[in-house]
Amino acid sequence: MTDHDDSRLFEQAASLSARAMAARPTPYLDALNPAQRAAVETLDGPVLMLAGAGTGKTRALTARLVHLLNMGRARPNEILAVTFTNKAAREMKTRVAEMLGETVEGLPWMGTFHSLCVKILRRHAELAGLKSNFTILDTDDQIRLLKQLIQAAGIDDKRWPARMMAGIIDNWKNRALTPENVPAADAALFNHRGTEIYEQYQQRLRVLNAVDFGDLLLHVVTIFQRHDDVLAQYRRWFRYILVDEYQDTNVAQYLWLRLLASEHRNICCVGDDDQSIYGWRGAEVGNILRFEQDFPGATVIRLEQNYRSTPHILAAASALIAANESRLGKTLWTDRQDGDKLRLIGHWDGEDEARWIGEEIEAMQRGTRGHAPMSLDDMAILVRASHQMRAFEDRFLSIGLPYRVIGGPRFYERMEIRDAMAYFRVTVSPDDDLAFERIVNTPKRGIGDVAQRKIAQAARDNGVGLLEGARILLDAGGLGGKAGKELRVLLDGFARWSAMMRAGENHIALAETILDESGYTAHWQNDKSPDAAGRLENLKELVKALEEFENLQGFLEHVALIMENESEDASEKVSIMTLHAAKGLEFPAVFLPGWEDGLFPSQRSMDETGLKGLEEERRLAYVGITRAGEFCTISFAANRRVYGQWQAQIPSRFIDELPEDHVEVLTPPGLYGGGYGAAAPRAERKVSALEERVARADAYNSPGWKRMQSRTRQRPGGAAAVVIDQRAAPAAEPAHEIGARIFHQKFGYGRVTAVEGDKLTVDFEKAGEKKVVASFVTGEDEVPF
DNA sequence: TGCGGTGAATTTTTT
DNA sequence: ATTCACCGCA
Repeated sequence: MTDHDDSRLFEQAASLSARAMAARPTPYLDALNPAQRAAVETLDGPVLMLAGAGTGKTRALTARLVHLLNMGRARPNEILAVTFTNKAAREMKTRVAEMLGETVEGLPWMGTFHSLCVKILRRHAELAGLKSNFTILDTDDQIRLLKQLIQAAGIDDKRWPARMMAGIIDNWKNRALTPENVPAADAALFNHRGTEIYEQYQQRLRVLNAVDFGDLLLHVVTIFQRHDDVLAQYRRWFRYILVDEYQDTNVAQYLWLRLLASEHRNICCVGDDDQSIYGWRGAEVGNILRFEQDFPGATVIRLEQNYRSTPHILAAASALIAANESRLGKTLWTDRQDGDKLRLIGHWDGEDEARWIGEEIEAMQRGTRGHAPMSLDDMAILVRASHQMRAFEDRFLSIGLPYRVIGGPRFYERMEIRDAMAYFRVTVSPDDDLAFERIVNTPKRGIGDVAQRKIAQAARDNGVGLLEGARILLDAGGLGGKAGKELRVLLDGFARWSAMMRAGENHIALAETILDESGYTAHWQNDKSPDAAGRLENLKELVKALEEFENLQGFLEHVALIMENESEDASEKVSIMTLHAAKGLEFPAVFLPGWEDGLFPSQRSMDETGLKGLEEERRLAYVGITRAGEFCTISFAANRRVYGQWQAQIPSRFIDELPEDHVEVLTPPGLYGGGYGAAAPRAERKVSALEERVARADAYNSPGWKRMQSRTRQRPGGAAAVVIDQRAAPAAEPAHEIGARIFHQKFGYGRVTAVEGDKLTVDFEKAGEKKVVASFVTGEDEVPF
């Protein structure tokens, strides 16, 4: 992963002045449009590149880097290019390397905020009270640590879970707040004891010689703020700074950049305020909105020519995002004339939606309605929440449609991988208490709560780590029986493995030995659960991943920052992913299911951050639509199972915001919950089924409905037929009698099997047998659509 | 100590 | 629905 020899680079950067080099030819400029070209050629001073979706941002960005070098403004190691993900960093490296060819010595500094901070922090660890070989904790370690502190503080960790505290601390760190800087307004958080715990947590980390992700930024910012000499050094080294996805920066990252750039002001930030979708984890759209005030005299360049999407798709996306108030404003345009409108379709429930999309994908693969056959690789389903994926996976598995899920649980976050790594960690650093705790009784070896408490006590009494404490405890005969015997075996194991490591044993063989001798491999071999085989497979992969590193230590250092989603398999597949995961990608055909109020926009988002949340949801919708090149299909369902309960759904308010001229409606409004103008009572959170039904009936008289009705009539024999449900076939019978076919807003159609007063027992076609109140059902002839 | 049953919680996700 | 954590029992 790291291809720089850090210390060499730093030294080089220090000793070199930016002497001008002979200008080189610039053929890459010819391929750029005027705006892109301006963004590439405005090399000095602050530049804000507002790059709309699909406007060739990456091309401009890499060209700019290459141009800086070619014009002799800087040597490669005087340029800093920051990205958010390792993937983005890797891609940029590849592309720049390609453009430069083999003529230039070295590449610019390219990496994520976090990976760059690790490098800086290792050089100046002592200024943060750490040793340079500090470990980086992942979320899991972090939470376990916090849990201990919370319990030690006598706080009920049920009412005040460690996960919540971790979130609060993360939030503070994102805002570059050290414990002493936490504002008074936040003092009440976590039962008025948040700052106290935060303080203790930081102390504990220092003792463990460890940092969490937030610390990487926070420590470096603090060092920069307190040590002018260090800051001055980095300002000299990073003479040109380039930041991708600037709209995603948080306060700490913003401060980091400002500190580095405020002197020479050669900073180019690239981003799109309309694609800021990470507010919930601390990103501040304000950073990009404020750029011109932060850097007076900044050149703002807008990339607005879109090379990806049809005019209809662009128009729909633009109209939607126009409903947001706080934005810088851009007008995407395209040369293209061709293309289909967006399609909008409603379904009965989530399963129907998945079925329809599956059929549609197969049809597009074959080539339909005058369109050429498409590859499954060119199609994607983008969902708001990952639980929506299941319906698609179930359906696609049953019809044998190949798919890949992007995102999902990361390799290094899996239980077995973390366990294995904990063994490695203890072998490499016997003081790693968190790792020791994790595996001391994994696999189960009879070292339970009691034994572990004794170990911890012994460690505390002697002021040593847990492993050493365990040894002292055993030598003193303080732990007998099975636990004592097993612990001895484990300690001997670690002693042996550490010795092997020091003796220079090949680290791959060593890793295998550790996993075997510790009984960890056997643990999964004996496990009969269906995913045991997969876990063993993952362990094998882990060992294989070691090949790329020289030793265990090097491996562990890097893994903390990497999240690879490997094993790309070449065969054609439809992609399924969340909208968040889709940012930066594009597909000729995109399906956007689940556009229902509460799901998308997410109820929680709106509850927690109000209008701000709603605007972020809208940006998410914008990101979704703009992923599409040729075809974009939005859909919603009238009923959806939410946490096992059937719920009637209302079409998303975003659907109303789509410009009708650019949308082809496949479902007549009213059907399955309505299309445009289904003027349902959205303001209220809880609406009774009856009220909803009435409101929906009212929608028949709304202007939106009439408008839609006339539009639908213009398309005789259209695809509307596709979704008209057989179950709607009339069979009028009186409701509320045994045998009557009825309709219930949440559960759908069913037959009454018993009547007790005003309570009916109904055998629903979809939801099975339920007891319902009679006033909530109607005979199906009365169904309002 | 470890298993199995019951109850509560449940976005989005990178580093 | 499904997962996960915790409690009570063997």
